[in-house]
Amino acid sequence: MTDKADLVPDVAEMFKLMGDPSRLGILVACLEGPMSVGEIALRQGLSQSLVSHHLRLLRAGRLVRAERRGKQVFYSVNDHHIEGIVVDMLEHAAEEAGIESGKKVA
Amino acid sequence: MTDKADLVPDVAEMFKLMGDPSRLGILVACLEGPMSVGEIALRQGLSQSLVSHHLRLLRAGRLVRAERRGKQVFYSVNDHHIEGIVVDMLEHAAEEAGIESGKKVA
DNA sequence: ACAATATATGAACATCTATTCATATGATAA
DNA sequence: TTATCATATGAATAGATGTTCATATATTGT
Repeated sequence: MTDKADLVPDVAEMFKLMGDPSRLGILVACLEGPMSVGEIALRQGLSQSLVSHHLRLLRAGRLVRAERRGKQVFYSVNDHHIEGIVVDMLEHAAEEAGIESGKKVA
Repeated sequence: MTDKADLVPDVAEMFKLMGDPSRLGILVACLEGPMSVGEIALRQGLSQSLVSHHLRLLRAGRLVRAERRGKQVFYSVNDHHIEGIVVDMLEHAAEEAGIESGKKVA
């Protein structure tokens, strides 16, 4: 069994990848299923170049996977584990946003 | 119900906080229960100043909470949700490390 | 009061990183 | 082949960020 401390650098790198708003937006977009680079760029309001750069980093970190269909390349979240973590964090933020504005939580 | 996209900036900021190895190490240390600044610095092999700087950021991001006991200040992870996310990611990394080295996973 | 301990803070700096622009590569159609 | 569309890549740069050093603040003990 590996010690938690040994995993910290790797985990930090994954969190860092999710720690940029543009990149996280791209990742969240990929939650809905395979999406082309162009559509991601359009939906997120980012340049094609920037999206491609970010996708390269996300791919290198194994957070997304690429799949070619003709001219287009479709990206999707690589792992259910990652999906869960992103979704959990979104829920957490939703709760905090609710608390912040004084709403009640079930 | 709030849209996912609206939460992305806030979530990204939290992930960014966890995205630095020193800071994540501090956070993981705080998983074991309230720990003083000095002990964190000692265990993580970081300067007291650096730990304090990072704790300030973590506190600002509501990821940890501070509690004074005499001269010392003890920090602990602020939220069970956050705890779960960190633990999940550690497990994910542990699995990936296993796969990387060719081990079998139950 | 003073000394000692624990933590926090401010400034300075070197390094990293997100973004833009231009261009290259790959794939399909004619 | 050439032309067009979709994506990737390289260089350049402005701004962010982690770290160190020095110093300030807070708490306790004498």
